[in-house]
Amino acid sequence: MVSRLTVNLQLYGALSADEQRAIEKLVVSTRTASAGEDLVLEGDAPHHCRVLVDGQAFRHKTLPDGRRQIMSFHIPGDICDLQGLFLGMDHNVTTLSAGEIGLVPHAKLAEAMETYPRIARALWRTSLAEAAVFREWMVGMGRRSAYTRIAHLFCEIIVRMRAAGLVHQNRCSFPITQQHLSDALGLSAVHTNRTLQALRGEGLLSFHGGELLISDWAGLTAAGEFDPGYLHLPSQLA
Amino acid sequence: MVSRLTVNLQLYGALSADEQRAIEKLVVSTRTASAGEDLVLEGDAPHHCRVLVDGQAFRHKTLPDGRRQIMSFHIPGDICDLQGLFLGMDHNVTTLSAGEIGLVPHAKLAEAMETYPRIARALWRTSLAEAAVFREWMVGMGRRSAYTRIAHLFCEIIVRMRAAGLVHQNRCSFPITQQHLSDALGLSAVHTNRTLQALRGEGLLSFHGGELLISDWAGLTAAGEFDPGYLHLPSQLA
DNA sequence: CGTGAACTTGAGATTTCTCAAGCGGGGTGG
DNA sequence: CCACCCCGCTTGAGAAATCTCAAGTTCACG
Repeated sequence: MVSRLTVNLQLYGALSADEQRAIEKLVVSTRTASAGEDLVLEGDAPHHCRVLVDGQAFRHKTLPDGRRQIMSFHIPGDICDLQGLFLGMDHNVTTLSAGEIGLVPHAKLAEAMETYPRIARALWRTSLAEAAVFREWMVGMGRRSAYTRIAHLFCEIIVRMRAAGLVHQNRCSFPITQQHLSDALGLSAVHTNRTLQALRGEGLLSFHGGELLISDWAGLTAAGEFDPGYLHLPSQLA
Repeated sequence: MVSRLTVNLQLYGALSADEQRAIEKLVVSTRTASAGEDLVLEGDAPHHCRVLVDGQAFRHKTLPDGRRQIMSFHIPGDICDLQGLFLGMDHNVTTLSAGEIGLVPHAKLAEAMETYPRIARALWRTSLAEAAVFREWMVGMGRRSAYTRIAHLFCEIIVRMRAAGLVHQNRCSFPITQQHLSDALGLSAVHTNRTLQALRGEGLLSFHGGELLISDWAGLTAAGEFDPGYLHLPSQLA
C-alpha cells in the first residue's frame, strides 16, 4: 500500500521501488488533529516536517489589525511546512478539518535525500510547483475580478483534488467557509458571498457545507480563465 | 574576486572555498542584453539557467486581455529561471535595464549540486526565500491598501539591494517605470501615480528616472508595515 | 526642433468595502 | 425532547478605494 505522500511526490517524476520504500519510512509517527488547530506558527523553527496524512489545512498570515491572508490550501499527501527544513517559518499553518498529521524528522528527511537524490529532487519540485501556485494567485489578486478569481480558485481546487484521487462525480469535500475563501482571495466576506451567488446563478457550481460540486466544468474554466499549466501536473491529470 | 552569484548564495549559508570555486565555474558564457529584452518566455523548457551578472529583470505573466502581472524583480546575482531546472517555465522573464547575462548549463549545475550538496541546499534555499517573497506580495495585494503596498515594495527593494551591496546613501538605481510598479502591485498606473505623490508628499522617498532615494526609513517602514523577516536574510542585513 | 515615452491631472464610473441587521440550522444544556 | 445559541450565511444601503477614459505636460533623445 502506497501512502498519499508517495503518490503526491510521484506526480513530479517516477520513483523506484527503493525510493518509494524510503519515503514510506519517513513518517515516524502520526497524531490526530482537530479542526482549526494550529500546526505551525510564524516564528517556529521546527525539527520535523508535517505531512497531511488525512484532512486539509491552510497557510496564512495575520496583519497587525487582524486582517488575514491565506496563502495556500493543503490537501492529503501535502507536506505543509517543507520550508521549515531550510528556513524558519514566516507564516502559520492551521487545519481546516480534523485529520491525521504525520511527522517526518528533518534528520530522516536529510538522510533520505542524501541516499536518494531523486527524492530530494521530487521534494524540490513540489516546492517549485507550490511557488508557481503562489504566482498564479498573485495574478488573480492583482489583475482578475472577484468573479473570475473565485471561479479560478475552484477550478484549481478541483484539479488538485482530482489529482489526489479525491473527486468523485465532480464533487469533493473542501471544508472551508466563505470567510476562508475571502481571506484567500483578498475579498470581503460580503462581496464573496454575493459573487458566489452569481456563480451559482450561472449554474456553474454549488458550494454548501464544505461540499463543492462543479456542475459546468467548461463554463467554470471559462469564467475563471483557467489554464492548469501552472500546476505542473502530468498532462493526463491537468 | 567573488562573483555576485556566490555572494548571493552565501546569504543563505556559508560555503567553503571549494564550493565557492565550483560556483565560479558554473557560468560558461555571458552575453549582453538590452533593456526590455525577453530572456525567457512562458512555455520554454530551457537547458540552462540565467544568472543576472549585471542589470535587473522581472518575471511576469500576461492575461488574454493584455493586462500584466509582475511577480518579482531580480537584481544582480539572482538566478532568474532556476525553476527551469525542474519544471517548464510558466511565465516570462524580461530585462529592466541593459545588462550582462551569465549562462549556466543545467548539466553543470546538476554536477555541482551532486558534488557539493551544500550548493544544492543553497540553491533550494534561494527558491524557498523567493517563495516567501511571493507570499508577502500576496498579503499586500490581498489585504493592504495601495499606499501601504507601494511603501512596502520600496522597503523590500532597498533591503534586497542593500544586501547585494547596491545601495549608497539610501539611494539606489532601480530602473522601473510607474507602469512596472502598477503591474507588480495590481494597481492602475493612474492610482499608482497619485499614491506615489502622497508618499513623496510625506517626505518618505523620491523616485525619479529609475533612481530610488529613501529620505525617511523609519517613516517608510511604518507606512509599509514592513518587517523584513520574510526575506530570510542574515540578521545584520535585515 | 520634433517625437515618443513616461508622468501628471481631471472627472466620472465601477468595483469592492464597511457597517448593520436578520436568517437558519446544527449542536448542546436543561 | 425542546429551547437556545452560535456560527456561518444572506441582505440592504451608503461609503471608500480604485479604475477608466481622456487630455495635457515634461523631458530625454535623435
